[in-house]
This record gives sequence, structure tokens and C-alpha cells, in this order.
Amino acid sequence: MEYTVQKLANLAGISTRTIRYYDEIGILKPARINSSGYRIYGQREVDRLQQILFYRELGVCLDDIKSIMTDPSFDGAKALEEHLKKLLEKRKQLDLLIANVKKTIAAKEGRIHMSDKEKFEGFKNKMLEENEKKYGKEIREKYGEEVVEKSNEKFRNMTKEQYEEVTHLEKQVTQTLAEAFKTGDPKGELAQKAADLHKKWLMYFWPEYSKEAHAGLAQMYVDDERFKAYYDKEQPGTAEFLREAILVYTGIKQ
Amino acid sequence: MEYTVQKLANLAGISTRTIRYYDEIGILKPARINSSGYRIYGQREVDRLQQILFYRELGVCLDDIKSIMTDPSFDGAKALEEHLKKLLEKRKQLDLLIANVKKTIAAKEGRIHMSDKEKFEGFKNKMLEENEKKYGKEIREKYGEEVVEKSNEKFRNMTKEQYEEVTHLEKQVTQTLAEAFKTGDPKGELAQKAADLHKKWLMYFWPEYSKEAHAGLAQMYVDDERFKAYYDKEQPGTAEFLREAILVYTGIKQ
DNA sequence: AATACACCTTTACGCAACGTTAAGGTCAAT
DNA sequence: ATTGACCTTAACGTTGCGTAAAGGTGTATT
Repeated sequence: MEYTVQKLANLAGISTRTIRYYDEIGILKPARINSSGYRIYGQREVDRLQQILFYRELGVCLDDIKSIMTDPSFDGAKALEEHLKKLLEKRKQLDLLIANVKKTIAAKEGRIHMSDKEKFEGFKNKMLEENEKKYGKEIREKYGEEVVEKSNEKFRNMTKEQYEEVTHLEKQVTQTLAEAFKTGDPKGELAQKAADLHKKWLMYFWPEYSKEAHAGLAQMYVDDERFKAYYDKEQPGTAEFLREAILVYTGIKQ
Repeated sequence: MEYTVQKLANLAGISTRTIRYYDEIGILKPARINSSGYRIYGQREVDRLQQILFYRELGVCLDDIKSIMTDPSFDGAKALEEHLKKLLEKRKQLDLLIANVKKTIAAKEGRIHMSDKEKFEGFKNKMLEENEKKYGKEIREKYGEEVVEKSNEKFRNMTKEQYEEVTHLEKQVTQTLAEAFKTGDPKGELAQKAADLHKKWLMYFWPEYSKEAHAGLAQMYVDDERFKAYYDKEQPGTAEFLREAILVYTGIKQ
């Protein structure tokens, strides 16, 4: 039997456009072209199309299908394994998404009745997630995998009281820093108090303290747009001011 | 604080292209344009961008985000519910895909060791699925939901022996039909034997037999490209020949 | 022979959300 | 005056087709 595009399309349950497209991308060429320029397909092409549609239904992209079917040296089984891995990854992402959407809906409807402890754990996880997303890659490169993991571990192990203490400290830093900024003197008492509070805050996260690391972090607050924006939110220049204060505090600069 | 595209991009951890694109589609306009034509964003825009990115991470498309954020009468919670439904549907599809890919891999590696019974059940299910995919919609429209369901039920309840009998019958029909086709006479003995075998085969699927329905099916074998292709596979014209034979067999035509 | 109608052809835009050049202005520092 | 780091708009590419548009072919009917 020979088939024109439409006959083949009906046979396979797809559109003629699809068939022409498959010709276009070279994945399914007609057996021949007749004198009027019509595409004519034979039994071999029907079989090939079945194969293509089979892989298509498994969600394999046409380019990969092409490789699987054209290159005989290509390992079809391995390609499917790869494909499966991609699908599983996709499902993981999707599960995360779904969980987040559900959470958001629940929160919006106000019918979230978590215990304080659960809420607290939720906060911690959310913070870690956000942190990872925003700075994860660079921080890991800068400080090393181990340091970051230790820091996160320390954070995860915080009690509710410690967490409250640390958020309180954060507020104190911000406030003191804002007041110090008004004085304009990074060596002044207020600025040094801010730097000290900042150190205390930091020690909730860092496995160990060093002046050099503290000063380095202060420099990053200025260099990195995202950190800078956080400190400059109310008053532009605050990030620089904090750096100066910390440089003095750590004795790197008088 | 004021931000140019790059500052805002760094702050939010996205690309400048994205920011310009969001301007282009009107989802995030700059606070103002300076004398050089630069986009300038303020705190309000930063907050708005955060919102946008929040929804984006939930997988909401930009068009929906636009609706959620611009139209205050728009019900954000409802939109999220809708979105969640879509995501769940997507996951269902994905799970199906994954199961199929796994099955395929297992089959390819030949490490599928099913019992004969399991294998048989698998065959039946696969046939039903394929049938559903290929003809499902039209058949249901033509014969009604109930008839189709009854037929499928009958098929599902087949024992292995019955199934083997029916596949054997199918082969007999094909063979007898091919021989009858050579005689060219749809009224001849062979053709009538083919029609009779076809009836017997059919009765494995249909809840009840009627001459009219049998003749109607024969007509469809000619009208529908897919059925026609099945019968014409070896010899074009076979579908028409079978129809004629059945019309005689059922007494609709002498 | 003309016409209708169901086929067939190629060309090309549209879709989502940007990535990626390309070509060219602006700004601050050297 | 020249870098170099910014900024701008314009436009193509990505995936797998759907959907016209404009025009040729084949066959049956009038």
C-alpha cells in the first residue's frame, strides 16, 4: 500500500502538518515524490512512523528520537535511561512546586494551624532555601562546601529561643547601624557597637570566628549588589559605612 | 534607592534581558526613564518584582501573574487553586510517562520475567489502550458509551484460552480472506467462509450480534482509513472485498 | 469543456520566556 | 581622546507543531 500525507495521517492519528514537519526535520522522509510533487509513503515508512510515535509518547524529544532511530550505533536503551533520569528530575521539581503552591494556598486562606514549633521549623527551612537560591553557588565557591554545610547545620540545630535571639540581634544591628550612620563616624561608639552586634549575630552562623573573615564579609557587603541592596535599603551608603566600622572593629584599619 | 537594569538584575538574581522583557510585556514598568533613556527602578518596583518572582517560582505563567497582580478584583487564591489543579494533572501525566519508560526499559533489557498470566493481562491491557487511543473517541460516538464498555469488559474477562482462540481466529480470517481475494468473487465459498469467520471473531467482542451491525462495521472498514489500511496491508482492495462478502453473508445484498 | 471539490504543495507567522548576538549611544575614569 | 563598563533597541533562535494564505493537481459532475 502507498499513502499520501493525509492517508498516513489518518492511519496514524496525527495531523498532516506533523507529517510534513517530520519530513522537514528529516526524521521521516517519504519513500518517493510523485510527478506532481506529492509525498508518497510505503509500508516501511508506516513502520518507522509507528516507532517515532512510540518514542514520542514516552516524551522523548524529536531530536533524540532522530538519533535513536538514524544512528544504528546509538544506544537506544541508554538513551531511554537518560530520558528516565530527566523525567524523574522533572517530577522532583514538580513535587516541590506542588508542595509550595499548596503551602501558599493554605497560608493565603489562613487555615494554616501549625504549632509554634512547626512554624519555626518551616521558617528555618524557608530561610535556608531562600539563602541557597540567592547566594548558594557563590558562597559555596567562596567559603567552601564544608563551611557552608556546617553553618547551615548550626542554623538547623537552633532552638526556637536561639532563633528568636538571632532575629532580635538582626534588628538591633539594623537599628544601631542606622543611628550610627547619622553620626557619619565609623570609628565612633555607636558604629563600633553596631560592628560588635554584627559579630555576635554572625557567630550564630559561623562555626568559628576570625577577624579576617569578618572583614572579608564586610567587603563583600559592598561588592555584592544583593547584600549592598539589603543594607542600603533605607539609606544608601550604609553598606560602605558598615564595612568601614567593621574594618576598624577588627583592627584591620584604624 | 534607585536601580538600573543591571543593579536590579543582580539584586533579584535574574538577567537584564528578563527585566527588559518584563517591561516589554508590561508586567514590570520602570519607575521612570532618565534623560539618556535608561530604565530607573525604585523600591516599589523591587517589591513588585519580588512578587512576580514568587509566583513565577510556583510555575505560574507570566500572563496569569499579570492578571493576579494588575487586576485587584482578580482572585489570587482561586488562580492558585486553578494552577494547582493544572500541576496535579501534569504530575499524573508525568507519572504515566515514567511508568511507561520504565516498562520499556525493562522490556528492552529483557529482564522482564512475568508469569504467563501477567503477560497475558499485560497484552490485554495494551491492546485496550491502543484501541482506545486509535479509535476510542469515534467508536464511542458511533456505538455509544455502553456498548463499548460492555465490549471492553467482555475482552477483559477473557481467559487466556479464549484470547488464544480469538487471535487464532483473527489469523484465520486474514488467511481465508487473502485466498478468497484471489478468486475475486465475494459471493464464492471462500469469501463466505471468511465472512463467517469474521462473524465468529466479532462475537468475542460484541455483547450481541446483529446482521445490520455486522454490515455497518464492514462498511466502516472501507470508510475509515485506519481500518482500511489494516485490511489492505497486503493487497489493496481487500477491505472492499471483505465488505462485499459480508454484505452478501448478512443477506443485505445478493 | 467548465466547474466544483477534495486533495496536494510551499511559505511563513504564532506560541512562552527569555538567551544571545549585533549595532550603536552614555558615562566616568584615565 | 580613548578605554571600558554601562545602557539602548532590534531581531533571530529555541520546540513542535497549529493555522492561514496562495496556488497547483486530480477526479467527478454538470
